[in-house]
Amino acid sequence: MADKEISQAVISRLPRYFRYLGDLKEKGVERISSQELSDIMKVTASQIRQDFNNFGGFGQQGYGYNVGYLYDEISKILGIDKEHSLVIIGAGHLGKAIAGYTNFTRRGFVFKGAFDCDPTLYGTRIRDVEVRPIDEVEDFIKNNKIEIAVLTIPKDQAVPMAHKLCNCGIKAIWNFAHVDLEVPDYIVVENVHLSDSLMKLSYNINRSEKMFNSGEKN
Amino acid sequence: MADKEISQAVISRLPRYFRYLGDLKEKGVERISSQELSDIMKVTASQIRQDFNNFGGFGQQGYGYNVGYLYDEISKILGIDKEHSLVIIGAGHLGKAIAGYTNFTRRGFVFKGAFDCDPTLYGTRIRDVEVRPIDEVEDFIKNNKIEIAVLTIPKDQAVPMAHKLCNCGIKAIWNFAHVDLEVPDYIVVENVHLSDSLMKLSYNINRSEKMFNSGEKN
DNA sequence: TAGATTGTTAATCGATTAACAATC
DNA sequence: TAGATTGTTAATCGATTAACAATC
Repeated sequence: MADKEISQAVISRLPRYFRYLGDLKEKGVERISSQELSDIMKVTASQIRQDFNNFGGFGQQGYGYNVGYLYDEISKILGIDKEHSLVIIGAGHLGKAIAGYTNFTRRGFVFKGAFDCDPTLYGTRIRDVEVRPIDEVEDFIKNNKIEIAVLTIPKDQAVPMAHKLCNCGIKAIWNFAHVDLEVPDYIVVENVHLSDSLMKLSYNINRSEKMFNSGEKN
Repeated sequence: MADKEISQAVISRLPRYFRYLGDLKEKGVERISSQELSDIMKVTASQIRQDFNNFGGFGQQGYGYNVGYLYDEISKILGIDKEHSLVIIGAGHLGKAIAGYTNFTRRGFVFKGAFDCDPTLYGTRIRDVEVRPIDEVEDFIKNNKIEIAVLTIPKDQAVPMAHKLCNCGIKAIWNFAHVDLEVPDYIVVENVHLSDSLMKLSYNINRSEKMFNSGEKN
């Protein structure tokens, strides 16, 4: 019954919808039309309806969308209605920042292990989780059926580590190292390349300066 | 002489080109054709040529592209041939991680100030930079002509802070808070929404499982 | 010169927006 | 029922890919 493949452009927008719907829910809003949501989120109503319809109709003609229901449906689509176990590889500041981010826990991402290659960190704790030697990571993942590995190690260590991870049943790598990882098809890689983001910001500073100096071109 | 506006899709790809060209340069590679780069980067040669031609021809027929020259030109386009001063607002783990990231320094992003609302942090140091009370941030930015503010504070503090920042001559906000900021046109906002990234990863785990269980659909 | 490879135009593909019939 | 608003088809827009003439 071939679910048509949904484009990553659509998927990338779902977390933002989810965030706004969560806010609305908290404010006690029960129903919302695509037009109202369009006004708040600054995207077209058409796009909103198209996006939701990729997954079947969540709305009702003449009524709009039920906020709570839509919120729940999106959480199912994103798979955050279930728990996901994760380990953090690299217990530096970035690793600690992510481990400590309670919002992830709230969304069902359960922090189960931390690993580093610095012996002075062994046995120290990040939120009740003990930091272990990095060469224990494979066994730990196998034994604890870990789904997600968060890579917060330098790029030169990231490549061989990704390679190792492929053989212990991991489902996904959340990669913060500034390098593209090569892994088999069935392993998901989600990259967070902070330096890329910062360079884009830098470009847009230039662009903005040009625009607003030369008499507001656009 | 209206430089045509270049799409953000193109801009988003520049840092990746830049990274690969840097690697090639380090390896001592002097010239490369769009086809060779295509093989390494897994994007079409056609896209590579189109992307570069948005900025005028960097290559030469029959020869290809000079790696060093192309590298320099992209760094100019991205504006990372110049220094950019930045302050970090929120001296938690994430703020520290970013402050400590030496690669940014290498690219000309100079870390000049850190701010937090936790008094126990005042006077402590992050890479030679003293953590100051958060209400000094506006004066500091004005007096030191800071270009970029990195927001690593919780979402409820981020919105009023962004508002304050608009009035002290900041050029850009690198926003790590999980909220959309409203600022005037001329201020650049670059968002890093980590939770969005993690949700996308979660979706793709689901997707991948479906694909590889139901007989490799795609 | 001949071969290689760019710069650039044209063709295709996909994503976004507009429009409207279906329906609550 | 009449009004509102979705679901969905059609039109538009933009981005990617293919093709090839220009040129080193």
